[in-house]
Amino acid sequence: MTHKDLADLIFPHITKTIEDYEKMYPERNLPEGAIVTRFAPSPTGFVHMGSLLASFIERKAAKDTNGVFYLRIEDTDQKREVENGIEGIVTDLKNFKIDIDEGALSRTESIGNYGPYIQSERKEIYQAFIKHLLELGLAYPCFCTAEMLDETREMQEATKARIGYYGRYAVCRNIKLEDAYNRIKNGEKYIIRLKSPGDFEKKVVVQDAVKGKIEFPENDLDIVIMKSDGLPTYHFAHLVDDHLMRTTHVIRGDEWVSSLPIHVQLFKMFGFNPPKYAHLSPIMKQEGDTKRKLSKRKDPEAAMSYYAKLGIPTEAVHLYLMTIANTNFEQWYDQNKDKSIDDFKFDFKKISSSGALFDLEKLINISRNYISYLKAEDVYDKVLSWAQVYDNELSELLSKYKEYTISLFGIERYQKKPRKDFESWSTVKDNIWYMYDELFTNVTYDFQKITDKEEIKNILDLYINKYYNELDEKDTWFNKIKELCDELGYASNMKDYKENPNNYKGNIADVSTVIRVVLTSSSMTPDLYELMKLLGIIRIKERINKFIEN
RNA sequence: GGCCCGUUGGUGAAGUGGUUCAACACACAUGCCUUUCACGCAUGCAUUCAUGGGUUCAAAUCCCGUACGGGUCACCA
Repeated sequence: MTHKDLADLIFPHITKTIEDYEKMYPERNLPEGAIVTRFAPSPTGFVHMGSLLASFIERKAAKDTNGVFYLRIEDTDQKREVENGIEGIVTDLKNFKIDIDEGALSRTESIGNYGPYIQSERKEIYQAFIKHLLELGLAYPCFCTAEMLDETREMQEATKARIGYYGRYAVCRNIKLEDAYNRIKNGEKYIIRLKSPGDFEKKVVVQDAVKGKIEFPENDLDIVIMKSDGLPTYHFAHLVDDHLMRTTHVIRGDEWVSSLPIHVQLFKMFGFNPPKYAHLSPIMKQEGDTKRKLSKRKDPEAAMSYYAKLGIPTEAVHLYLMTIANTNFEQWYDQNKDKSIDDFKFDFKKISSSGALFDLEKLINISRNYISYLKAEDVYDKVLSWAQVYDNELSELLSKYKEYTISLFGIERYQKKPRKDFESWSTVKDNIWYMYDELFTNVTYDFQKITDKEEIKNILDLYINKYYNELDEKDTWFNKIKELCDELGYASNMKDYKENPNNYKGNIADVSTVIRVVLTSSSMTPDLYELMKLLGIIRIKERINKFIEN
């Protein structure tokens, strides 16, 4: 009885060797310094913010170096998989314009020569690698039941021993070859464990691109490498896939840091070079006076659908995540507003090693700025597509009054520092509703300073009948308001008013507010002159009459 | 509990032994400008880098302890 006999019993159908796979997936022919990264999610639901951050970094690092970025679906835990999990991931990436060079496009389609890119379809490959280990006696079948494992763990806890399957607790490690052979032959259930050559007393040093040098005890746990369903565990799949797919940089959440001793051990056992690792700190959330990891389960803001609903542009989320990803990005962007993010040079050294606190306010600020620099047509398109999903009424109005709305969005937009009325698509309506007669019903007026209705009527009457002319240029238009003020005893010049407020009934700001409020019901609007031009004389008169008759 | 990581203002952070007044951005506050809002401009906002020790002529920057926070110890990834 040899190790090979056992390996053949367990994997009779596996005929390819690891050398065969080595040939099938040769080293990539890429320029010097090219980085190969991957986004490797489990299809267990939506892509959350932390994963999105990672995939932006992965995409960016590969692009900057003319490398490759690919998508690999890690579906080795079939219990957790959700319906349309893969499609969800693919569309999330698409929405954020994270293009993949290789990988899964759907359950059935993919691009690239290093596939399959869905782990459940790589079963034979993993098994070939496991068989190799078995043949060398570096892995063994384990027949321990969950109950037995629980017992030893309890015992370890009680005796304050280190927890895990190692040393004298690794009971199946010492089962005789023929016993194992016979038990399997008899149909007993088993899994495969690594026969760890590690020594807990010795140290391994790993260089992490984010965390720097980390020193651990060697791994001496006989970890599970193949589950009873024949699929590998994460650790083993990571080894096989990232080696065969020739990944140069593994960028992932820092919950993986503590598995590093296992991973480097695995690579070493096969004589492969491990990839470079970059472990990202989680995005945190403030809760009371403590911070905790932003949670997919508990925090709605972890999901991208949350921002989609708020109407925060995906580009703004991207920008925000980049400020977290590279600490010098924000300054660079501020100085290079005209450039694309592609021109920014990503640097692993500039990744913060402690977890950033998620700041919605900052995201909104970025969003507000981003929207302010968009063209009116783009704002229109984006608001429309948001409204088509979330606000029917708005969507209909936008479609009906396309040119009118675009002109509205253009007010005070094309200047060095544009207006910043819109923080997101969902707040657009609140800022423009009064420009549509359909919504301008049952309005309330708050005239602020001038409250006497007769006086207000007087101002409006005089303004519309004597002064306002649709054809006036802006200067003329404004001068006429000044004349109106002079005629009625309001200060047309703010300086004069401030020097002698008692000489006047009020000032030009108060009078302007009356006109503004009667037309829009709001005291906060973009440039009134532009607004009036858009409304047109008929509508202006209608609105004034509507107030007067009220 | 074991192992690993982190800790600079309300927030993101720059800064790794000696010129940085501890940049910059967001938020906040005040003032100016302005027909409103927004924009813009100006000013203010950590004498101090979690904390206690040590090394050094010199530390936010190096070392040790403490506290706090995070991660991980599955046939989950």
